[in-house]
Amino acid sequence: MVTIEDVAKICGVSPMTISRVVNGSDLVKESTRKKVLEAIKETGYRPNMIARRLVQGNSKTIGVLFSNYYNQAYTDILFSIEEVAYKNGYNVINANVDDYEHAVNSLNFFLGNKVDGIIVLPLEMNMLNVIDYKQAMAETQKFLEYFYNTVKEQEVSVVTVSQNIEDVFNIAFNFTEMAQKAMNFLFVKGYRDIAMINSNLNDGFWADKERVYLQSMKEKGYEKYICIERDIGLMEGGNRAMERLLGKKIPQAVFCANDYIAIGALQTINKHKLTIPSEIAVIGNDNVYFCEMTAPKLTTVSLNAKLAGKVAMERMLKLLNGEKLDGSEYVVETELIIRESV
Amino acid sequence: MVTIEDVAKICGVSPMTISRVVNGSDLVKESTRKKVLEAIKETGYRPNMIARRLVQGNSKTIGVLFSNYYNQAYTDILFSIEEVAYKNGYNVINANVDDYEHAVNSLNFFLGNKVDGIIVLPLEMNMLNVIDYKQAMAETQKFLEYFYNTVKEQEVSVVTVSQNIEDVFNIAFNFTEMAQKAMNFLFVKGYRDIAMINSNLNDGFWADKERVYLQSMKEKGYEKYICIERDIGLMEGGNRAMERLLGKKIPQAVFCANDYIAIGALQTINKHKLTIPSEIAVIGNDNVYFCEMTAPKLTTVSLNAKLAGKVAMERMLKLLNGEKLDGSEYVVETELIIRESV
DNA sequence: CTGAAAGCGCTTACAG
DNA sequence: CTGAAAGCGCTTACAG
Repeated sequence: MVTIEDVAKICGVSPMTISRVVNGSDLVKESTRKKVLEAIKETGYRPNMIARRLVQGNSKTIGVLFSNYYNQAYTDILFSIEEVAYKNGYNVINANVDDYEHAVNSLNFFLGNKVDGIIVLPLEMNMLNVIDYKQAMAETQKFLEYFYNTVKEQEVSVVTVSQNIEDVFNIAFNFTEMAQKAMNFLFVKGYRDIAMINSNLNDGFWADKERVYLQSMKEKGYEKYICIERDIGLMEGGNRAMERLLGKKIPQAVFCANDYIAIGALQTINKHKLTIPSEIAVIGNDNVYFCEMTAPKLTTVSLNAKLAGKVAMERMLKLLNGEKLDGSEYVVETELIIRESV
Repeated sequence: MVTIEDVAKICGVSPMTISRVVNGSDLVKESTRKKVLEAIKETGYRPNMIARRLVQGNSKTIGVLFSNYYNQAYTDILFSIEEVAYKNGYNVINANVDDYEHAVNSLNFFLGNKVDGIIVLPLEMNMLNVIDYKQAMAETQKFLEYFYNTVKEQEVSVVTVSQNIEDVFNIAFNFTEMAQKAMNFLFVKGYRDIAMINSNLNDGFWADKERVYLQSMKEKGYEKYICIERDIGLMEGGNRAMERLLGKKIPQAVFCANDYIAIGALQTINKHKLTIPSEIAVIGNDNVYFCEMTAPKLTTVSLNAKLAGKVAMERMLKLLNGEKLDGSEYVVETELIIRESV
C-alpha cells in the first residue's frame, strides 16, 4: 500500500506537506503542490481514512439500523437519509437486522467503528417468519433496551424514526391523521356503508386507526354500518378478511389499515368479479410502491417515509453540529394519494 | 471515550493484558481475566476498531455497490450477501449509487476505509429518471472503467454480479435459460399463438430473450404467430404495449421480458375484462415480490437473485482466503415459478 | 511556505 | 502468565 511517507520521499518533502496538499490547504507553494499532485496520481496513493479517523476522532459516517428490505417505507427512509447525508459530506453505513443477536452485532460494529451518529428505523425482528408478531415485538423491545443501555455511555448522537427510546429525538408518523384522511375522503365521496379491515393485533397504530374509524363513523351517524374484519396485516390477511366480509355483505367502501391488506382485498374483490370502485371502493394506508401496480391502482394515504428520512438526517446533522433540538418529536405530515380504487 | 489504557490503569496491569482478554487469549491468569472483564463492563469500554484496523491492516468488512432499492433482485442479492458475510464474521457496508459522482465517492469511501473486498452489483445510473436509458448505460460504463483503473492498483478483492470487468470473477444470470423456460412452459400448456412484449432497447439480455422467443417459435413451426411489441421495460411500457397488442389481436399467451412489463400487461388485460389465463395467458421473467400481489398472481421464471448473492459472497470469502477461483464466471440456475397467470 | 515531534488506540514481536 | 517497545498512517500544534 502506498502511504503518505512514500509520496513524501518521492517528492523530497515531509509527510506534512503531502497532508496539506491532500487536505486542500493553501499553505503550499504552487510548484510543490503540482509535484505532489503528480506523485499522488502516479502512485495511486489514497489517504488511509482509518488512520485519519484515529487521530481526528470523528468518522464522518453515520450508521442506520433497520429491518426488512421489502418494506418500501424503510427503503424510502434509507434512501432519503443517504441523500441528505451525501450532500453534507457524510457517508452512511446501514445494517439490516432481523434478530436480536444480529442487531447487537451491528450496533457493536457501528460503535466499534466510531460512527458519529446512529439512526434507528422501525425494527421488526424475525419478521420474515411472521408467525408470532408479539414475540417479534418483544425481541425488538429487548434490543431497544440493550441499545439504550449501551449507547447512553458512548459518544454518539441518536435519532429514531417511529421508535420510542428515552431521551432520544423521534421522527413520528401520523397514523391517526392517515386514518382520518382516508375516512374523510370516503365521506366526501358520499360513502356511508364503510367497512374496515384491520390487523388482528389490536395495539399500537392499528388500534389508533380503528379508533379513528369508529369515531368518525359515529360522528357521521353511520353507526349501523360499522363492520370490522381482522386478520394478519399482510396481503393474505386482506384476502381472507375480504372473503369473510363479502360473505356478510357488500359494503360501499372498505378502509384497509394498510396497503398490503388493501392489495389482498382488491384481489378478492376482483375474484368475485365486482367492479371497483363503482360496486365497492377500497382505500389503503402507507402508499407503498405496489399501489401503482394493482388493478385498479390503489388510492391511499402516504405516511411520507421519504420526508421522515430527510428530517431524521437533518436532525442528526444538527446534533452532530452541537445544536440542541426543539422538543422530543417531529410528526410527519401525511398526504392523500388519489388513484383509481375510490 | 474509554481506552484500553484506562482499563489497564484501573486493573493495575498493562494494556497488553487487556488486549489479551478482549481477544480471548488464554495466556491470562483466571483471576486477572475476571478483574479485567469486570472493569470492562463497568467502564463500558469497547475496543476501537479503527485503531485495531490500522495496525492489523484488514477490516473484516466488505463493500457492496448497487443501485436502486426498488429493484427487488438487488435487495435480494444484498440480503443474501449480508447473510453469508455475517455468518463468516464479516460486516458489509453497502452504497446505493445512482450517478457517476456518487459512485466514485462511494468507491473512495470503501477504499479509504480499507474494505477487504468489493462486490459490484448491476449498476443503473440515473435510473430514477429513466428518461434516457442509453445515457444511463453509458454513465455506468464510464464508472466501470474508473472502477477498473482505480481498483487494479489497490489491494482489494473484487467480485461482480451480472457485470463484466476485466479479470474479475462474475456471477452471471442466465437470461437465455429464463426465456427458454418461459417459452417451454407455454408450449407444454399447449399455446401456439404466443406474442412477446420486450423492451425497446434491443441489446444485452433483452436481445437474448428475443432471440430465444424467435428461435423457439420457429422450431415449433409457429412462425406465423410471431408478434413482438416493444416499449420501455417497466409497468407503463407493459400497459401501452399490451394495449397496442390487443388492438391487433388477442393471442393465446404473452411472454413478457420481465415482470414489470408483465404486471403492466396484466392491468391492461384486466381493464379489457378478458379472463386470465383462459382467454389470454401471461408469463413474466425475474420473479419479483409483486408477482404474488397481482390479480391473478403472475407465473414467471426466477432469476434466483438470492442464490447469486450467496455465491458472490462465498467466492469473495475464497478470494479473501487467498484461494484462486475456477474460471471467470458462475452461471446461476433459474427456476420456473408457477402461479395463476398461465 | 515547510518540517520535527508527539500522539490517536490499538497489536505484533519479543523478552522475561 | 505479563509487559516494554515499536509501529500502523495519519494529523495537531508548534516552531521556524
